[in-house]
Amino acid sequence: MTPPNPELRNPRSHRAILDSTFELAVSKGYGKLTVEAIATAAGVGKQTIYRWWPSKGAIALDAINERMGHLTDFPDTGDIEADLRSQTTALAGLLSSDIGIVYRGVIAEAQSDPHLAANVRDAIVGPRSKLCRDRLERAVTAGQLRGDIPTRAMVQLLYGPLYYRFLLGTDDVQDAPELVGYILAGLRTHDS
Amino acid sequence: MTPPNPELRNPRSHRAILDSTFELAVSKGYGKLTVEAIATAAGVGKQTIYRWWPSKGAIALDAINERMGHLTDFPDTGDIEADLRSQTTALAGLLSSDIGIVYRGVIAEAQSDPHLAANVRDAIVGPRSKLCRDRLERAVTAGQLRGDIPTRAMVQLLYGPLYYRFLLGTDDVQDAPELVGYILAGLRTHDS
Amino acid sequence: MTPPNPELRNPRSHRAILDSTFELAVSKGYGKLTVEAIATAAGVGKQTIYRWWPSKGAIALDAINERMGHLTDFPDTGDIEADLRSQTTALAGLLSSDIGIVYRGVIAEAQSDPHLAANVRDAIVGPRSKLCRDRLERAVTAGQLRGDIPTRAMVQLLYGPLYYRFLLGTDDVQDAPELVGYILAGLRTHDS
Amino acid sequence: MTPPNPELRNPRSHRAILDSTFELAVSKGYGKLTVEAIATAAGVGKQTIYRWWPSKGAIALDAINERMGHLTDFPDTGDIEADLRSQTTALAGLLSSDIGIVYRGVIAEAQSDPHLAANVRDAIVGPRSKLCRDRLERAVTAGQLRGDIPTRAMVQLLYGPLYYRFLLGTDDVQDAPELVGYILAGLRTHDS
DNA sequence: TTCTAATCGAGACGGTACGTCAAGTCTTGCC
DNA sequence: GGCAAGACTTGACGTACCGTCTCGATTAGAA
Repeated sequence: MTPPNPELRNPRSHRAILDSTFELAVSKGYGKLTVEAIATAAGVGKQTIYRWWPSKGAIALDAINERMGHLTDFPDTGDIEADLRSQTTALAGLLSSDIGIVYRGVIAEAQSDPHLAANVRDAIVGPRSKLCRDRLERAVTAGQLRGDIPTRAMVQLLYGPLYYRFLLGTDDVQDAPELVGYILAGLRTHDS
Repeated sequence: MTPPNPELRNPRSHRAILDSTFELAVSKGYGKLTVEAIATAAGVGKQTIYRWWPSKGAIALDAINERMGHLTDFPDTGDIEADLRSQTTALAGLLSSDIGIVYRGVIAEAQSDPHLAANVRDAIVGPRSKLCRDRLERAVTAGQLRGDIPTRAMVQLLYGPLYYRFLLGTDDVQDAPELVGYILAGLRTHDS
Repeated sequence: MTPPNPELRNPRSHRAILDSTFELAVSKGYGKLTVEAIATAAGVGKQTIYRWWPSKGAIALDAINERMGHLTDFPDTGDIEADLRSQTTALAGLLSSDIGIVYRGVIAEAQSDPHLAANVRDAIVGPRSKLCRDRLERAVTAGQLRGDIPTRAMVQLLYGPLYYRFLLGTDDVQDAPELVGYILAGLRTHDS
Repeated sequence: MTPPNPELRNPRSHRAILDSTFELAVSKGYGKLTVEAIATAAGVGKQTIYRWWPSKGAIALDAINERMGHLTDFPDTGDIEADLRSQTTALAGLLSSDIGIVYRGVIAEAQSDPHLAANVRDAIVGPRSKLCRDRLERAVTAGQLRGDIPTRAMVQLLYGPLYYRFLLGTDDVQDAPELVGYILAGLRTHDS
């Protein structure tokens, strides 16, 4: 009936659930992750999980989100290519780590769970995308990048190939930063 | 013990299974697709399904593969941008159709099923990728595109943003062809 | 640890619990009665219930006990058959009423709860049995009934068929008083 | 949808379920009997239980029914009192045995499950009642018992006190046969 | 033409996990 | 300290599917 009161939430259980979820997803594989196993591993009742999350994907999303780290500003050394390259390298490293294993599962589950998909966009993709666009915006203002391409599109040109490799497994994600140069070639102003 | 003999296979059952799978995946959603429901809908015993496919993802893969149509050659009008744009438009249309609904589910399942992932690459992604690379190769030879970028990478630059939109749902896939021009800008030779 | 102090008990909560229990048991059926529902309906915390009663059967027992009415003396008109018949009719009416619905549930629960069973005997069956035996005793003294049969047994001969119908549902409990005459035939002295 | 086909039933599982149910009910107590425990003990899936029985009460009923033994004819030595006494003794023994423990639980559950109650009457109470009435009928015909009392009522006079002791626990069921004489006193013809 | 062998529809089976319900305990803050 | 409120662990519920396993009943060459 009434939604639970977040202030009365037990922080220990909360922590244990997120931690157990992450560890189990990594060790057993996301596909074999079950709410029951999470509850057992966290020493928690299943109801406590269902009280706060609608699906295991939602838990996993929370678990990886807090592990993806602080959204400090994008690096801004003035050199847009170097900045994008270092950022892309960081993201590629993330996707290749344990976090990537779980993230992959979350994205998979989101394919048939529109609500989860929206949460992924809001919590993970959106904010990081925003930071990237901000940096790109500055490069446009500085006359380094073309002003006639929406930064929204630029972000997709940059990250698209990364996710392509990540989700289709055609190539090693870690090598994706190599592609940055090719993309930038099309985004630069002629005199930069 | 012994693998089944394909010659003794009942073609009617085969057809019914693929058709029912596709229809159910579209109507109920891939996530709610079950082998049991396929068997019932196809008027087929469950064993008959398990005799020929290892998982529902494998069935769905077969079902969409035959619906994706003939792999004729890439269009080659001599105008590389027009060719890529028309090809990308075709792919975007595909991903936005019923086939896309099922394909999305197959990719999701492939995230935790390496065997299925390999099949997706071999049956769907690879062949289409190959055709694209062939066309790109010709454009390179014709001096329209830079020769110092592997066509393998070019394909990812082109299709990456498409799959990004398809799987993350940030933007309408149908609008993806707009991005082709931006990518090509970086791939062209200076004098083209 | 320490048992609660009955003097500090909130009479309003006490009343609300007993009333809600009875009403819920009647309306939803004893089998679907839950402590949680009682607490909610009574506007009371669950702990308040558990502080004063060990099980829902115990609450229900209290609830029906106070509704079964004052244990005034058995009627004693001098006509033992008429007295037993009127008494039996009263009991049959009780068992056929809402009270019977709850009583049935309490007896059921008592089958696997010896403590509750003892309470049922002490609070409900015993006292009424005692009154009946007192009346029978007077009839024995008056020479109307045989003196060689324990009144304890007589009570069971009289009430047994009633409970038989009540708990096994073979016949309408309301018709049970008809049986009194048959039983008495065997209990009378020859010259009565 | 469609009810399962009894011919395809696995007899080994059937047996194991009934046996495990009986043993668990006796060892743990009927109140602590769970479908899950039965399934585990019988080495059977829960679904297999739910496929064939609607509730644990129904399983337990089957289990005790087959253990209550052959419904051979009532003894008929010509001496109605001896016959009833021996029969009552047998029933009292039954109720005092392990079977009684389970039967008690079934009757309890039947109090809030009309369908089960009907099954108890049909499978247990009814047939035994019928045999008793047949014997009583013969005694009536032989002029030993009064013809103006329905045998249906006689049965309740005889068994009522037994069930009263059994379900209310006021006295030892084993001593119930003592009561037969008192009841018969009222049922006999004057010249018998 | 009968025999033999494999596939087929059907569906029961032992399991695993689901998401829900309620039990009884514990904690917090008000009266 | 009792109380209302409600989150907690525990454990069972009844359901849905999984993938395996009999069953007869076709069906198809091989004898």
